[in-house]
Amino acid sequence: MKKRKVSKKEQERIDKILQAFNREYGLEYRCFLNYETPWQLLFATILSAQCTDERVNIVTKDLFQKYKSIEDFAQADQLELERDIHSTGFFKNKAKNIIECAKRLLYEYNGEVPKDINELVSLAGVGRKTANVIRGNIYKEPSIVVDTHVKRISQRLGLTKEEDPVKIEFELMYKLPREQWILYNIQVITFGRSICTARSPKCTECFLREYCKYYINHQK
DNA sequence: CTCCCGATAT
DNA sequence: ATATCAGGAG
Repeated sequence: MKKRKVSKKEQERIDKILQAFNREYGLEYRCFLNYETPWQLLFATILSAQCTDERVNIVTKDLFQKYKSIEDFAQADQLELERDIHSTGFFKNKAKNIIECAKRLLYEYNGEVPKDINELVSLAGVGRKTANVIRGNIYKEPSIVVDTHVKRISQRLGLTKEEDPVKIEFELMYKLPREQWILYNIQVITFGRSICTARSPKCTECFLREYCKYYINHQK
């Protein structure tokens, strides 16, 4: 990312956007994936790659009834686990990763989900997005989760021009106040599912249109 | 860069 | 038919 300082005018625009998000969606933290324990959130998040959280929640409801512990996943038959998570897509990779991940949690982390970003990312099937979901939800560590919604909407709003999710993550950390990081993520996903959708965003009914670069550039 | 991949909306 | 979904790895 560019180290250039954010102009005062741009900083005011960003503040307006954040205020509008807070006004519209409130300050409440919530998780889009259902879970009871940290390791359940970890596996649910691995399953959520390129899959709706609604679908993941349907699958994990039965999955966590059947596999009640990390040990159950570590000892799981891979083909059977593939069938159990089939509808989330990428089921071969995900089943393999979850089993390998479960083993490492047991053998290297004493059955605990690590907090450190580098340790999290070293786990099978865990990238920065999954790692930051864990850090934000389990450890309340300020973190920005760059998923498909955060990427698309940050670009449309004009908060970044980058394509690389890691660059976007660092640019947003630089531009947004630390106490808003987790909230921004929650609000943007809510926003992205209802108004600022990937296909044909509902700009005419959008509460951010006066601050949005995308809206301005798509006005005739 | 490519591959992994089913379910749903458009 | 095609785009999209709380991406990650080789």
